[in-house]
Amino acid sequence: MSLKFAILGYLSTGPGTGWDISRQFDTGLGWFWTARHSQIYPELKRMTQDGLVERDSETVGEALERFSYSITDRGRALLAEFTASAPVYPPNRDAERLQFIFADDTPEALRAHLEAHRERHTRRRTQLLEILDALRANTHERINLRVANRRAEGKSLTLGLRELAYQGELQRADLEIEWADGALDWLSDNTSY
Amino acid sequence: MSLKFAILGYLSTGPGTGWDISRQFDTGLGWFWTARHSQIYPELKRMTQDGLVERDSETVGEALERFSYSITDRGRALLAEFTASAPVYPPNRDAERLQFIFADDTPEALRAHLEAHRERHTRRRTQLLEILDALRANTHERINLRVANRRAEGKSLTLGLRELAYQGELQRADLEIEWADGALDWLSDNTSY
DNA sequence: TTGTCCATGTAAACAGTTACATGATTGA
DNA sequence: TCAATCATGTAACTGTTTACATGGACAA
Repeated sequence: MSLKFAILGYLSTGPGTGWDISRQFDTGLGWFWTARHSQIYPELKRMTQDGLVERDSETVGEALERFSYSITDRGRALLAEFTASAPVYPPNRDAERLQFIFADDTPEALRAHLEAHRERHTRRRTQLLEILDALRANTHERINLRVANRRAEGKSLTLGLRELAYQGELQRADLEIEWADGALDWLSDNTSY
Repeated sequence: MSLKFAILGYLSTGPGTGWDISRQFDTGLGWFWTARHSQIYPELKRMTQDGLVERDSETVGEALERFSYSITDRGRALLAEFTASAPVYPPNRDAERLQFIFADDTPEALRAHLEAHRERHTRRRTQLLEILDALRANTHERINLRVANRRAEGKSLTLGLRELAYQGELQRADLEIEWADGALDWLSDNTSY
């Protein structure tokens, strides 16, 4: 359901191809939503049929046909409806925690498990710091485009929301690192492993 | 994929029915994994065929047939394989953040959005504190059963892992509340909304 | 000319949700 | 006897992943 809104959100900044959306899901936007190209192309087709986006084709080089999508007024309205609606929270599903709580029968694996947790979030942390730097230095192209399309008052809001969102991800990463450290300490103090 | 392991984990504490598993997903275990009964019953059937669990029936009252499942050695081995394996992280998908970053076109909704976020995690926080209390007071039945089935050295590990896991959830809730507070402050300082 | 990236699709399988369907037990 | 809870299933649909399939553009 939200894939549609991720795409609408992306296109609300400016037109783009299915490929662009796919790229974006691997980088900036990908912190909040992702999808494979195999899901994107059929979705864009459906959205075109529903009048949420418009597709026009351009030819690159000799023969490569490329389809660029732009958001329509209907799409913009639906996106506004989404952003203004009450958040809906997904069910709790955390396979990693499941591994953790049932690891009392395989305690040898616990330390490696927690170190993997720590490393993952340390990596995320580094990546997030880079994004935040780019955001503050105004070198994040797509966001600059979005900011440019807004009038003076809206500019700081666009940037502020992004910064808050990435900041939130950063805090989450920091928390996970601290949690893993605490758990590793506890392990050292309480088991022979 | 992980539903199987959530069920195996549950049954590794002691036998239970599909209904029991469903109940558990609404309470304790539900913080880490959930599923509807429509997914549980077919999964139990498959797991029985795969020899991971064993089913036997008992009759309650006059006519109600109830099926109790117990984990097999094969099931236990597969669970151990799971808990000892490296964690696999799901793709980032956070519809709420999507609402947030694209709300620069519907700023009137932002305050309500952040307050909903705050309330959700405040509610979660309260529930988690109750669970942690029960854990420390040893009134959490299912976990007591699990602890009881372990030898002296394992007992503190079982309890410790649970406590760390719920503690982690609590920290996550606290973080979200702080984040929302910070974002609300920022909003007050930086926009007319 | 070769490798990397750009670019667009489809099909089958798997995971999860919603809705449909039924009925017994227990306690107030 | 009524309501809440216990109890087990199936069917249709939606969302997501993996694999299959194809080919052009561009730079070294």
